Amino acid sequence: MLHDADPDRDETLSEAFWAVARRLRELNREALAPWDVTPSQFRAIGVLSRHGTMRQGELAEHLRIAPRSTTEVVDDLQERGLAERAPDPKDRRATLVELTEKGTELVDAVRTARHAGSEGFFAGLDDQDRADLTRILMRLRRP
Amino acid sequence: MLHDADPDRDETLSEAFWAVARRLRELNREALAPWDVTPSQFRAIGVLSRHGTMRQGELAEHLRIAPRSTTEVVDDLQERGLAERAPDPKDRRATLVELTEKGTELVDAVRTARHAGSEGFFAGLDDQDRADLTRILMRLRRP
DNA sequence: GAATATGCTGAGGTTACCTCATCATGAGGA
DNA sequence: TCCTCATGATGAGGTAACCTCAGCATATTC
Repeated sequence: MLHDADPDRDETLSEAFWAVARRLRELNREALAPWDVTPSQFRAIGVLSRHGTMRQGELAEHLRIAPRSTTEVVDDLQERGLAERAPDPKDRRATLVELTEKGTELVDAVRTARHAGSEGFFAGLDDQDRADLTRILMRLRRP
Repeated sequence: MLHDADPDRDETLSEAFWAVARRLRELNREALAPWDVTPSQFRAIGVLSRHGTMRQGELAEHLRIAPRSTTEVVDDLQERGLAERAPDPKDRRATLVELTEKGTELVDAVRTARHAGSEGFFAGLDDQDRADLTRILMRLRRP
């Protein structure tokens, strides 16, 4: 029988999923706390560190949030001295966002700390499980 | 070599995880929209439907949120006629939260709709993948 | 019967988003 | 060239879903 009859099966899976998400979010927040940076700020500097200086609009796309929201994140980064705004020489409407040295250092420090403490959340899994999880998540990612 | 050297491996996995979480959250919100109920409200009536009438404090524990926050969720449910407050005969400080008929109907309707439309997010996976995912999530759930 | 603990709620705050309107600038056409 | 329309960022204002802290009413314990 395809699609058999336990109506709670799905609920259990998504419950488990959210429980894990919750734990991951908490750990992430804790890991970031000593550096006085929120997860969403860290996501932004992570993008900048991986892809380099870019416009705010591009950053918004990478982060998958509205451009207006990016303005706020960049404000926060600037306040903390982690990034700076610069005019885009190619388009005077646009502003470029660029990591400061402090920003770069922070990203490196967090990455190092995570790996040193094997804070890597998924580190508890063996290679097979990690591979399976990756495969399944990729499949769920888009219909 | 154990713990070998790709420093981004973990990041990719958690990115995939969050991408899936995002999609799941969106689908859930969409699925609930026609019933004029938010995800957090639905979680609450889900708990009530599974475990029956309970005190607000208990509900808070099930939902893993602060008691004060539960007050608000219950306010919303009451406004929408999905649940009611009743004094706890055993402790006059406490209030019991109880689903109304409308609340019960809503839970059933959403569950039915989800399954009918195979909206079950994880339905796209075959049995093996679902089993693997469950196992892995259980492992990640607690340290 | 007094001290302490518990259950809920008012007041006020936070994070991480959103939309809509506006302003400056850019690009294409008449 | 000027005009129109599109685009990049931002001000204003809003939302969901949480939080803490203080206070009140009631229970429990000594």
